[in-house]
Amino acid sequence: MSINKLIASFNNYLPLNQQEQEDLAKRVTERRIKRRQFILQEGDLCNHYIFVVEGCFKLYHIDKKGIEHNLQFIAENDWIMELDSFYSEKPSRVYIEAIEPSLILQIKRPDLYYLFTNHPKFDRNFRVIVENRYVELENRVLQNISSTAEERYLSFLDQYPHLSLRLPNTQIASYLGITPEFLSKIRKEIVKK
Amino acid sequence: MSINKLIASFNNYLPLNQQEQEDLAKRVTERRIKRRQFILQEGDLCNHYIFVVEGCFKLYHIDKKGIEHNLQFIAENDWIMELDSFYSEKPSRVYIEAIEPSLILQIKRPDLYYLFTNHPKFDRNFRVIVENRYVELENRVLQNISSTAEERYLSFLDQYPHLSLRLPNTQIASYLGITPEFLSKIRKEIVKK
DNA sequence: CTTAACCCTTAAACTATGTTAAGGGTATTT
DNA sequence: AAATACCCTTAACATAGTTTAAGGGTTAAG
Repeated sequence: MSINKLIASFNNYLPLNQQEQEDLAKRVTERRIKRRQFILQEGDLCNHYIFVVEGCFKLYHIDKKGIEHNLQFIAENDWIMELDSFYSEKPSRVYIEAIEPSLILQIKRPDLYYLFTNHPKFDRNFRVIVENRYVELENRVLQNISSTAEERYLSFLDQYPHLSLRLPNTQIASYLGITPEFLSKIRKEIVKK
Repeated sequence: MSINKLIASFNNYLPLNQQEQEDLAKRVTERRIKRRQFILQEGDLCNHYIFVVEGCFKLYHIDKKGIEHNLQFIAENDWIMELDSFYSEKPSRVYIEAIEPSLILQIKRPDLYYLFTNHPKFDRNFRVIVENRYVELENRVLQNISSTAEERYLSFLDQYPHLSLRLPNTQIASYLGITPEFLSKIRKEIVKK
């Protein structure tokens, strides 16, 4: 069952006891999501913390010119949320969309607050989840800052070999911050070598 | 006294009770830092969470070409740390350097862990600190992704009016991800309008 | 089975930003 | 007070990445 996958994932941090597991299970809802279905749109409030049981999502922003920028891909065993919207309860500036048929578990804001208040271990565990997410984002910024598009592409292939097969190049280009045409040029260069 | 500034800053989150305040005060060390002094260098381990009482720091990365990239400026009432190094206990890839004479309070890793374990409220408060930091970083990424250098400069001036006066343009350019020469060109364009 | 939607590549012209080099101005340091 | 280090600007030239446009291939939808 999918809840077991969630409980297992907490073992990476502080494992949950019986009581905590039950309280968590009671507050989690399972949902099937179709390809291209949104679980958050710009302007909406992010009301859930979401755990991906299977499938894959992209989190992206659309700029004034209408160009999509992929900020993150989120696949199995990882968490999705838009923190700014979730905690400040203000409209999201990003979209979260399934790029494959997916299965998720979601926790509503008041339910998460219930868990925080009644089991401090969740404060701890969600602190660690956010810390990890922060480190990932910081690494991405460091990467972008100090590499060319080609280097970023190569290290994307290296770091996410599974994703690079599952995603079209347009999506990868958007993640790398370049146009698909330029990615094409880069790929040609790489083959030459 | 500077510890009061720290305690006051927790009132933005969950206020501390008497016992928590005392336990915190016992585990905090005050340090004066000179201009240009490092509190963290690449390759070192980040062993402290640091609260800035007064002054200002820059957190930056040096790339293969030897170019400095400012990731953050941190001023009064804010926290500095290199999360990846602090929690994973691996060498830092960034430098943290005072750009003004400063006064800080630092907490050692084991002391922070003591506070986490004995007062769950610290788990909560530091969860919120990291969440805020994450949101800031995400905003920066969104900005960088969808604006020109000129737009980024204008919104930097807007968002950090105090910093823009305290910092030389070379530092601002490094934060914006452009060369000082190009910033110069931008400033000229802006004056023209 | 056919059409439409999407995806990938190429190439030429273009633009934002970087590089190099030089001159003059202000702070720090000696 | 002189010397050094740092900072800001300008301008000519270089380059990484974008834009536009076009052709062909593949997948999804009617």
